[in-house]
Amino acid sequence: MERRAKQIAELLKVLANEYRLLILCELNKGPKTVSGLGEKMPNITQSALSQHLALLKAQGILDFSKSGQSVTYSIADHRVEEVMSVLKKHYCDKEN
Amino acid sequence: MERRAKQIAELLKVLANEYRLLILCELNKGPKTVSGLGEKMPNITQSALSQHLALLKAQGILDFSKSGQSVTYSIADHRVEEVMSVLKKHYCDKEN
DNA sequence: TAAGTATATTAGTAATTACTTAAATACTGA
DNA sequence: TCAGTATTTAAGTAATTACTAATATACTTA
Repeated sequence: MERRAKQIAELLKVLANEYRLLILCELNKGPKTVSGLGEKMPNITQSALSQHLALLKAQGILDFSKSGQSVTYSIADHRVEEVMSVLKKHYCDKEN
Repeated sequence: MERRAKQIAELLKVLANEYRLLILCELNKGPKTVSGLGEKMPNITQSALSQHLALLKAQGILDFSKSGQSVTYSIADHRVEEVMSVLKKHYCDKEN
């Protein structure tokens, strides 16, 4: 960990945002278009959502494909899924 | 996860720093005094280290005890240990 | 081709972070 | 009590983040 601390901190910075966590939660269930994601997150503007997606994509965490006018995002780096799963387990289950 | 996203993002923000990750790594091996931690992290000033410790303590992640002139820190919230362990597994092991 | 829809990008700004430097507090041993 | 050591706290600042508003791009359909 020692030598990787800086790199891992970078990853965690990307995860450390309410909306980016929600995006990953949704995409964990399966790929979704930008507007599909937007429907699940009514509190964020289209522009802000797009900026969060761009960041996750730039970090290699998400992949995307275009089809017609819509863009579908999916999780590319499956390691984050397991990180999410531990977070869920400890901070979301039942009486936490 | 959805309703907890904000809270989890707060936690991840605290973890998302190179030096705080190193502190947690060291304390994972066992409690250490501030100066003991400082020896393991020669690139940070004593003041900065103390501020990182204060943040981790404020979040309930660390506990501490005073004895004489020195302060010994230890991990209080064992959930973060498992988070660290997943990070280690995926981002530190072998050919990652 | 024009108008509408989906998404991305840009520029500007307020809030937050991480640091440095300096000083404060608390303990110890001569 | 004084000097030294360990640690914390406070103030100031530069860098980073997350947003809004506006505009741009790309596609579709009438």
